[in-house]
Order: sequence, then structure tokens, then C-alpha cells
Amino acid sequence: MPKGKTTPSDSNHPGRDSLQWNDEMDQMLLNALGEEANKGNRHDGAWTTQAYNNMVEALRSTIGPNITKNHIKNRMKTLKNHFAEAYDLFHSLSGFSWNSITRKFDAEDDVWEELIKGKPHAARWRKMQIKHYDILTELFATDRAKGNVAKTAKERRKQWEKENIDLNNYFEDTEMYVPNVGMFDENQFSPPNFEDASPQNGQTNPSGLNTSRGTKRKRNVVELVEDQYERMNESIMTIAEALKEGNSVSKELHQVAERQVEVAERQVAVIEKQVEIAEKQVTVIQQTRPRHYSESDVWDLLEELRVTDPFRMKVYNHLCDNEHKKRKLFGVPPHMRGEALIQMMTDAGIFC
DNA sequence: CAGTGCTGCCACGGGCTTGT
DNA sequence: ACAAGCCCGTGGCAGCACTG
Repeated sequence: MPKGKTTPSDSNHPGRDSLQWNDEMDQMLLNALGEEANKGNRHDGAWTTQAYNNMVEALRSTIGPNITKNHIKNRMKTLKNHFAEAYDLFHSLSGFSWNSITRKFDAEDDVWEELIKGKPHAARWRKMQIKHYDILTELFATDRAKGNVAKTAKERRKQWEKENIDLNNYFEDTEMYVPNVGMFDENQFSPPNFEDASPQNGQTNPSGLNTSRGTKRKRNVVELVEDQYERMNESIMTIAEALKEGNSVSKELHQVAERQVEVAERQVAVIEKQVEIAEKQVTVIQQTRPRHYSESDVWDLLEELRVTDPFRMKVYNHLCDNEHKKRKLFGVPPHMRGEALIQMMTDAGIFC
């Protein structure tokens, strides 16, 4: 089966004597790429057939009618390779800054010397402009920012040879690629979505035309599911930690509440004692305070003791005239006041 | 009849080669 | 060095046969 072999009929091979790209043409191509990217005609770094068709149409109208998809693919390949080399070299290096005016990376001479000492091939970028670097960064930087996954097979092979990585354990050594789809919100776990495992995220070409039939660098379903389970596991662990923490906090709150109850009970006991003491003080004050008994008090007492006329008025007058005897009588317990009154009046000669 | 598995086709990205 | 061609591996889609 002739997989992937482009035939002259469908690729419109331009021939080796055609098309020399210049800055202006590159700019038009990159503009078209950016436009298609904005339209969403790019999935996981792969351009859809519709994107290529649109770009061919656009460039044929601006550059010339002989432009083919193959021209675009080849030029993209060249531009991407140049960009990748510069990007991988400089973007993570300290001491270098991109100068959009000179279109070069700026650095102190000693910084350049140090870099060139370690990487002699980097010397070319000291004088060579990196045209369209800003646009290329927007278009291709994400492709370069996905760890080992983003590297070419050649680069990875070299890395394995260099690092002597055991391929059986490579999965563990590989930085997990997080697909840039909304389903992977950091704070919201969603169950495995097998439909989204397809490279186009389940989308179909709305135009009904043949779309990009997928890309090489798609992760397979197993990887996505494992990634999902990894995230599910992390989410469960997070929830478990939260529950554990919640239980701990609850326990502490319970202990605090118990201590507050104990304190409150002690406060109540103290208040009750204070009330008791206050009552006693009131009693003492009442007992020690010189009480004044009025004439009406004397009259009420006589009525209470059922003292009748003709003795009532005599006893009333006698007690009202003798403050000492009056207080003496009221000092006797109520149930003995009758007897005390008879004794007191007999001594005074009022009763016979 | 719906679900599943197989097969062929097509298209992609990328490595390598060749011609200018 | 650059542009283009050739080739490969990968993966989605459609069609078909089979199965429960």
C-alpha cells in the first residue's frame, strides 16, 4: 500500500526549477498560517486540509497561480526547522534577549563567547537574522514546548542514545502532555471522554470536505485514558486530603467547643456563687440596717394578733410612744409576738 | 439491527536525499 | 544553504463482513 506517497496528480509537484521564496512571500505565508490558526483549522499542531486549501487559494492570489500545497508544506518545513533550532537554543537561555528590530538575539560578548564555546554552531545566529521570529513563535512555539513529545524522532533517538534511557521505562520518564482542551480544567475533573480522544476532538469538517485525517503525533486513547485516570487519581487524593483535613479541623473545633462549654460552666458556677454572696450580703445589710417601724406597721400587727378594743388603742399608743418596746416586739419571731405582746403589756400595767 | 473488527484509502508530519 | 522530492510511520475515515 503506497501510504503517504504523494502522487503527481494530487500534489502538483512544482518541479525543482520553480519557486524561490523571499521575505515578502514568507510574510504572506505566515499571515495565511496565522489566519487559519485563528479560524481553528489546526489541531494539535497539524493543519487541516481545509487550512491548506485556504492557504493555497490565498497565496495563489497574492504570490502567483503556480503555488501548490507542496510548496507551502516544504516552505513551512524549512521555516519551522530554522525557528526550532533558534528557539530551542535561546528561549531558555539566560542572558539573551530577542531584539525585534535587529531580528537577532542580543547578549553581552562574554555571554556569546561562553555559548559558542559550548555550542560552536550557535555562532551563526550571532550575525544571522531570524526573520519572522515573533510570528513563528506564535505558530510553532507551543509545538516546541511539550517536552520530549515535541521533539522529532531523530532528536529523541539521539537523546535516548545519549542518556541511555530504558525504553521500557520511557513512559515514566516522559513529561505528561496535557492537551489544550477545556475538558482538563485544573479544578474540575471530568470523566474520561473517549470521543475527545480523537485528534479532531470529535469534530467533523463543517464544510463536508475531506479534513485533516489526523496527525502522527496524536496520543493514542490509552495514553489519554491513563492521563485521565492519573488526573482522576489526583482529584480523589485531593478530595481525600480535604476530607482528612476537614475531619481534623472538625475535631479541633469540637475540642474548642468542649473547652468553651467547660469555661462557660465555670463562669456560671462563679456567677451563682457571686449571686449567693450578694444575697447573703443583702441579708446582712437588711439585718444590720436600723429598721424604722411606722405607726401603720404597729396597727397592722395589732390587727394580725387580733387585739380588740378597748385594749387595741391603749397598746397602740403605748408602742408608738416607746420606740424601744416597738422595735423589741418586732424583733420577736412572728409566731411568738402575741405572747411577747401580752407579757410586755402586763409589765406595763395595761393588761391585768 | 446495532455493535465490532478488519481492510483499504487518504493525508499528515518528519527524516533523508537530491538538485540548484 | 535552500528548495523540493521521496519515503516512512502514524492515524482517521469509510466500507464491508461478521456476530450476538
